[in-house]
Amino acid sequence: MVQMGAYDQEGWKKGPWTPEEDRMLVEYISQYGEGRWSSVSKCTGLKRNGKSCRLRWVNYLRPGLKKGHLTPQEEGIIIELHALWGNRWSTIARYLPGRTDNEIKNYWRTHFKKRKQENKTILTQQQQEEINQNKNFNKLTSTDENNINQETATVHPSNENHQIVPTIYQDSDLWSDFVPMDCYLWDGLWNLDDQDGCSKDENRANVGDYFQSGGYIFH
DNA sequence: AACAACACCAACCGCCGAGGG
DNA sequence: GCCCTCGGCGGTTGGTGTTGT
Repeated sequence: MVQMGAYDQEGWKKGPWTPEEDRMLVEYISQYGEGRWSSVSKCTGLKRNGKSCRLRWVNYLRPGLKKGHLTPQEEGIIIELHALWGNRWSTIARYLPGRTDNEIKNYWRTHFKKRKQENKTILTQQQQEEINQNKNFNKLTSTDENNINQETATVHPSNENHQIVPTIYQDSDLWSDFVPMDCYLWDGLWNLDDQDGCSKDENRANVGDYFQSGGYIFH
């Protein structure tokens, strides 16, 4: 972490933001709107580069951001969407209103990635063969130490029906509680009508169909 | 109480694609 | 077509708080 008040070679301030800097940035955006980040320093005198301003706004100052721990529903969405898309955090974040890609990324790293690494060593022979057969095979294994014994969600690209096959959730009060068989919850949790977002991402365009078509199978 | 290990998360870095000149 | 700038994204870093010994 850069020391408070440090400046880089180009004169941009780095390190933690002060309340006064936040206020200046919010004031600028309320006046000019989002975007034109490189103009922030010119208009406000803020010694922050455009990237830093954008990041601060998107991850911390933007209205509607949720603070605090992710809910079990949100955890579940992250797990499934990561199984679908991998580390496409910004895409995943679009389905979690109020959560940022940075937050999701951090959450994933601290809660799941380590366990994924650990579980790599205990893949079954069949699982290993599947991986070897298809380099694009995405595998996710995670364990929530509080109440999930083990979770595994797999998505195979060769599956023409785009079926997702989450395994388990036994003895869990997370998924078994929040993901009903008929997927009625998805309409509430997911903004499946986000056509604007979907139009920019060919994979995302399938998600609504994905879950609504009943291609969701629990073991 | 002191120290170590771990978890969390704000912020930075580097890369890439889009758009304009 | 090339170059430059800007915005967006994913990966990484490191300070701080929490928990364990």
